[in-house]
Amino acid sequence: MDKLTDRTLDHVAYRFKLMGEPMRLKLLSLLKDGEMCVQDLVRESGAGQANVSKHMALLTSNGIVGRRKDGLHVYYYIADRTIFTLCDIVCDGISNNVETLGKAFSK
Amino acid sequence: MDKLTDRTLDHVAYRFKLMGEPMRLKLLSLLKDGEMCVQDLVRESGAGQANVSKHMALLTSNGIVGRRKDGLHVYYYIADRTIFTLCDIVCDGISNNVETLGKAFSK
DNA sequence: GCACTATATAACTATATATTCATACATATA
DNA sequence: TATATGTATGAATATATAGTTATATAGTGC
Repeated sequence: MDKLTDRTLDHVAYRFKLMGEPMRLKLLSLLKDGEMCVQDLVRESGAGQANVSKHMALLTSNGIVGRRKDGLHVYYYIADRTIFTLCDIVCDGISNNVETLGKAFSK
Repeated sequence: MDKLTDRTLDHVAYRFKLMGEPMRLKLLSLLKDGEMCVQDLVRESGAGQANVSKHMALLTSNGIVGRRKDGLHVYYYIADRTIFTLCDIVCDGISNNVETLGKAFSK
């Protein structure tokens, strides 16, 4: 991350923004183990059908997921698995934070 | 990222959201090589003073940056450098995307 | 004390967007 | 063709928040 232009910063920020909505992150995590169709995602996520469709459209247009049509169903799948690397790093960070806080409290 | 609870997803999403604003990302990148005080950040970022203060307050309360007072000045510094790892991963992804697009167009 | 500087904050505005509802579109089947 | 199902989309609403302005707070030096 050296000498980033504002334009690049915008791109990076936008990618983070895409990951920064709990429902989108939930949908992505549901797809981690394999593709799912919209109604599956609706059932598992608790979101409305229209909402799921919109989130998936956004994720698709940004190359994070891919889509495959099969008859009436549309199956979505993770197209960019680096998102899970990002999540892992953040999760580790949060765990460390919790540990640090724990130690602070037990002083 | 296995069996994440909604609560954990919320935390992770919130962290991404914090990184998902271009101005915040710019402020963080300015701090990469060392601490800076608010007026330095104002000058280098082009943001207003109040806006910088608010962004830094948010980043501080979430453990991403730390602050040190010295007289009238408040110096901010990166407290969690994993954010740069995240940025690097996203940047690489974007570069790959650009390359992929380039190849697609040159077909 | 007063004036000056640096930072923080409160109130406000403007904007972006997540969600929902209704409906359109696409596809399968009788 | 008619009907039902799965998905996408437009319109409308509600909410969150980035940015600004004005002001408050805190520290410095006279």
